[in-house]
Formats: sequence, C-alpha cells, structure tokens
Amino acid sequence: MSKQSYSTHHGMVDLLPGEIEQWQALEAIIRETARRYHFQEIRTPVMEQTELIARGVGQLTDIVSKEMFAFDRGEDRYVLRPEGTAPVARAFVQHHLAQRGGCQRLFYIGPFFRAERPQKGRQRQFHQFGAELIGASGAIADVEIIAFMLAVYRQVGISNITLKLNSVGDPASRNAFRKALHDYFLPLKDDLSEISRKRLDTNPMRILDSKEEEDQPLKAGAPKIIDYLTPESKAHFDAVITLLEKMHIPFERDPFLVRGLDYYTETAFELVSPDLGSQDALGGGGRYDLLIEEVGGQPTPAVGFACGIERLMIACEALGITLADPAGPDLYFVTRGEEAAQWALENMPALRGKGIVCTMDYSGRSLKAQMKDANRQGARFAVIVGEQELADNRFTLRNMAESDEVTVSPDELADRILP
RNA sequence: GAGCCCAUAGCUCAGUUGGUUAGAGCGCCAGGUUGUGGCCCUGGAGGCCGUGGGUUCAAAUCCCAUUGGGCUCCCCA
Repeated sequence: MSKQSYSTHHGMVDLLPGEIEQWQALEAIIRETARRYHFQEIRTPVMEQTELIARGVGQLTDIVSKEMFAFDRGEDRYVLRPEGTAPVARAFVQHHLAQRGGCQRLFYIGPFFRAERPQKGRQRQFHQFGAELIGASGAIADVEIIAFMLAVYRQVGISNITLKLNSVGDPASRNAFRKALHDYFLPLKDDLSEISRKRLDTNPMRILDSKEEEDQPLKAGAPKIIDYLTPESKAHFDAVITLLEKMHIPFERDPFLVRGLDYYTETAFELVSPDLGSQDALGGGGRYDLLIEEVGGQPTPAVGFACGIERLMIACEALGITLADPAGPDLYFVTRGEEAAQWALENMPALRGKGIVCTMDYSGRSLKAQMKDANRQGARFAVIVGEQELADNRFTLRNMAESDEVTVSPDELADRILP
C-alpha cells in the first residue's frame, strides 16, 4: 500500500548508462596495458576470511580496526575485502602459484569496501585496479610495477601527476628507525597531537603521516628512515632510484611517506594529483616481502600497487578527458502496426549476426515519435516498415546524419549499413 | 568519532519583509506535419517545498527536532 522508497547505502553509487561507458573504456585501457606488460588478471571473491585481512593488513591499521564490513555466520567470519593485496597473497599461497615457476605477474580490477565517512574521492564501495609481482626481489621488479602503473595514466592522458618515493626498510631497518623515532618524540610527547601521542607506542612511524597542525614542527626535526636503513635496504632503495632515473621516470623523494598498511617493506610509493581535492592520492604501493609468509606461504618477495578508479575518474573530469561516449544503434526499426513490428523482430537477428547493432520501437507510437526516439538514441540509420513496404518488400532506409533516404530490399540492408 | 554547508518538478535552480490555485529553463509526452528526427511554435503531464512538531489568522519562507546528501578533519584508493 504505502510506497516505500529505496536507495543505495551511504557511500555506494549506481553507475548508469551515460557514465558507465567511461568506466568500460578505462577498464579496456587497463586490460590492454596489462596485456602489454604481461600481467594476467586474477579475480578473487569480494569476501574473505576476516582473519586473513586482520593478519595481512595489520590489526592496528585503521582499515582493520574500524573500517571493515564484517559479519559472522556460524563458525565462519566474513569480511568484505578492504584491499586487494592480502587476497592475492592468499590466492598465491592457496593455489601454490609458486609451483608454476618464475614470478607471478597478476593484476586485478574490482570493488573494495571500507566503512568510512564518504567524501569526495572516497566511497564505501570503491574500485581499484592493481598489480602484484610476486617472487621477485630485485629493484627491477619495483620499477616494472611503477612503470606499469604510470603507463595506465599515460594511456588515459593524465600527465600532471607526481610520483612520491620513499623506503620503509626491512624489519631491521624499521626496528632501528622505530626506536630512534620513539626516542625523538618521547621528550616531545606533551606537544604532540592526541592521535600522534597514541601512536608513539603503537606505531611511531605513523606520526610522520600526521597532518595535524601541532605535529608539523615536531616532524621537521624527526629522524629520517633513510638514515636508519640497513646496508641492504639502502642498496635496494638506491638501485630503485638509479633505475627510475635510467627509465626517465620523474619522482620526488618524500622522507615522510609511510604507507598505512603493515605489510609494506622497502620501497614505498604514492601517486598524487593536484586535481583530486582533499583526497589527493591516485594510487600507491610498494614492496611487501613479508606478507606471503605472514599468510602461510614460503618467504616470498613481492611488490605491487593499487589505484583508485573513482579518483582517476575525478582527475579525468577535471582535465576534460572523455574516454568514450555512449554508442547509438546502427539501425532503428520504425514500424507501423503489429505486423510491421513482428517483421522487424524477425529480421533483426540476421542483421545482428552480421554485427549490426539493431533496435526498434516497442510502443507502437507515431512515426514521428519513433523517429524522435531514433534520433535521441543516436541511430545511424532508421528503416521504415509500414504496410506499403511490407506489400512491396521494399523499405525506406534513412541516413539520420545526412537526412537522405533510399529504398532497399531486405537483402540490401546490411550492405547499406556496414561501413 | 568530530566540524561546516545543503534539502522546492526527472535534472539545474528561482521563490521579494511570512500573504490567495508554488514558478522558470532543460528533459519527458502530445499536437502543429492523416507516414519522417534535429530547429521553431503550442499544449500537457509531473511537487504533501525531505520528514515530524512548534509559532502565527496565515509557513516553501521563522523556530526546534529528525532523516538524507555534500564537503572537511582523521586515514586511505
């Protein structure tokens, strides 16, 4: 009786015709770029075991501690995946992909879920594309991953982007650095922001991430991870830098860049854009040499990235980049009467079989209304099917753009329409 | 979790110091053209003015609450 109205959940949106074309075009670019870089697609379920995400991403991260859509069902604990790397690592281990030999080059496109407060460039269901190069420890792998990521943006036509680069070191580096940070910030504890004070003991590296006003002057004098890298980590970072320069890939060193997920080691990078507003990261990634082991596999080095598709779309819009427009049908059947409509229905499949995109009117409206609809839908041709035409087996084919008409037999239709 | 802003037709928005039947543009439907789109003209449909309460003779307009949305902090894609 009463009309209940429904809408999407907060932070989740519908993609409608007119907008979806841009997404499809972008996905095509991603797939084609992946093909050229020889990354193969992997699709994992949108739900994972909660424990996998908690362990893989890290209990203390914001993602795990407060942003997961999770529920229990009997003995099982489900979570809508908040990111893509831990699930891919899980799949790598579960299916013994290491046994396939060499290193695995995987990419993915899909939805992810975080229960955050939505704002520009941040949705609760959002979409990422990303890639993982698993089983390669050298700096070349890091640079390959970065090159792949940047190639997508180059193909799309987004050029005003900045690659920020840092190293978070290996465990030994991080322990030394963490201790140095703790020693540095401890005497300043009372001057730190509340959030940073909490992190002093749990994860002092995250203080460097802080955008709190009062933390900025304190951050300036803080120790830099670069000075605490072990010789091995330092060598790896230097090698990445050398290779990036060799590849003419511009980047900026950012000593404060600390990625928010626990599994990162060594190289960390982020791609930022001035066109996004407050959430300025298009994507980011880095090396995660400990994750595979953390989720139950053999120690396996790996490096990857993830990029936000919604944010890429925002950048496209800001830059006026249109990747695709809605495509109209090749042929629109304008019909008079039931017999004509059935004739159209019977004749469309053969044309479609030849690759011609056909549609028709289903409402039996006036010829004028049908022509208007054909125009609105962007049809290249309209064919008029009435009693006279059916009797003569000759039909009027109208070129909508040229506004000229020819009379054709049904057999001639396809040749007239195909380019 | 905190702050700021917004809510009138499908969309974008007007709506004077509270004052009759709430408007425009675009879109939609139809007619002008008994079988022809775009341009033009005419007409029509479509609103419990987000919801609930209050003030008032009178509320889209003022007050309170509530819901929804947007942006921002935190953090991330």
